[in-house]
Amino acid sequence: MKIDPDSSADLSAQIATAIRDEIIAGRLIVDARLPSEAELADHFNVSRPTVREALKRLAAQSLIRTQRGATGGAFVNRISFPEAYAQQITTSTLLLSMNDVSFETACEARFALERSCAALCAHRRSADHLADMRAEVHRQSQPGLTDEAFCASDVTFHRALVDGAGNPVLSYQLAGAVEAMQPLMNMITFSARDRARIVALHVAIADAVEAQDGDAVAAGLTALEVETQTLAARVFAARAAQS
Amino acid sequence: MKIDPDSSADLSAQIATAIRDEIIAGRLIVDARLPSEAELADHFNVSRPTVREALKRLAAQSLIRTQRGATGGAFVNRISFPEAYAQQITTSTLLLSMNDVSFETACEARFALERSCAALCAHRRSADHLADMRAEVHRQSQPGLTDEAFCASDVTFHRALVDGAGNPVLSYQLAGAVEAMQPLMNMITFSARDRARIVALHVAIADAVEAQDGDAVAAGLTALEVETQTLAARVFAARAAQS
DNA sequence: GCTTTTTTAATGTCAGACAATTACAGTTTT
DNA sequence: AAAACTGTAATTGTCTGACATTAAAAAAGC
Repeated sequence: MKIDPDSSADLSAQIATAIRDEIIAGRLIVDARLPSEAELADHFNVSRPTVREALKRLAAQSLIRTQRGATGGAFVNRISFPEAYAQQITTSTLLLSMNDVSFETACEARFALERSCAALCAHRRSADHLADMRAEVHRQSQPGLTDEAFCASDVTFHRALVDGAGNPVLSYQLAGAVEAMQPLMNMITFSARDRARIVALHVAIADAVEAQDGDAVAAGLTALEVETQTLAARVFAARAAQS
Repeated sequence: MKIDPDSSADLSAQIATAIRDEIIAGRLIVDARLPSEAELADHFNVSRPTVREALKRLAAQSLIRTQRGATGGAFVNRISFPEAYAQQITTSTLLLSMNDVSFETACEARFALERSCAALCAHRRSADHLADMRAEVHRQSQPGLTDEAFCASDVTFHRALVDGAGNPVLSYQLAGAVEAMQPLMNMITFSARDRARIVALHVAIADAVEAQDGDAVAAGLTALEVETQTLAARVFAARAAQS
């Protein structure tokens, strides 16, 4: 590993970067044990708290895990899909909320990405995925549902569609796009008529998935995108007029 | 902010989670200053090093930035697109390399996602994006190019296509998918004939983008996917036969 | 009024210590 | 002999206290 001169950056950041590079380059493989904190401190010529701060940075990215005890230490972590999902969702959500990305832009990206699953999902969907979709559609038809619960169900419906493509990499990449839309969708109030239209489109999509008709799934998603964009534009225009 | 009982988890992890939740919930807005380390330590009833470890975790996710000096402290950071890109790429790359995701699966996801940009890119592409694509195609035709440089140029070509869609959210989501493929692609050796075929497909895609024909762009990407999968299958089969 | 110096508040780093945890080896008991 | 128990050593987790470094603001000097 490389050394750290007295540059302007934090020592802990430099050390974290050095170790991360070792992992990315494959010189530290999964489940390999890093030297103990004391040894790292000695190697980098820093104190143990500084090393610990560096290790915490890596732990925050799920790059390492630590274990106490005699044979404990810091180990290179195999990033699991659920961990990667969570990070992806956090980053995506904050990215959207902090950079005043327009609803229009986020919605366009989300549906464009989701359409990329249409053909695969239509082809591969299992009975389970289809059942999940139907269940969510049914939930969305319940009258007493809050807007928030409606949006949450919407997300679950779309996640089922994405997972139906049977490609974990695709599911991972889309997790952020689908979930990060939820806070934006929550800003919208849905009238009963709005909900009915959305549910009808969901039914059409589910039917197309069941019929394994990829083009129809894509068409259904496009129709849903248009509906969502129109609805959002109307809500935002009304809100702008009020103020 | 909530307190931390003596549960099994690390105190620094609990504190980091508590602060992150405040940020995600919007109770700590961008550029807001967190209490000083001493105040946080007092508030959570822990020592300053423990607080610092928590803050380093958040800094590793670009959620906060720190500044020294009299008016310094930790501030909620506006996650920029470049920062989000970098995190996304790191996570995606490690996720693929550590979970023995098959080339086939990764490739399928990558092209499916990229096709979602086809229509938008064809519609909106600027002269700059087109020029970037042409330049990369030209570079790929150079004879003396190493396989690694060829792959890097390939990535740049596809990034230009994605960016041509003019949707930053889409670019962000696809950064991981496109870049994470590079290590996998680097495992392949390209013969002159392989390169010629790929370049020809790139030319066809660039032509379609120039003609603003979204369907043709999608078709070109599909052809490229088939070509890539076939090529990879051949290389891996040959390698398996050797051993 | 402008420049320079001093103060001050904050993070960055260090040193040393103790607590908590866990695997392993050795010992005792059944 | 096998199983249960105990002690020991190694390692991370946490605390205390201190000093260094930085950068802005206040004070001093011209």
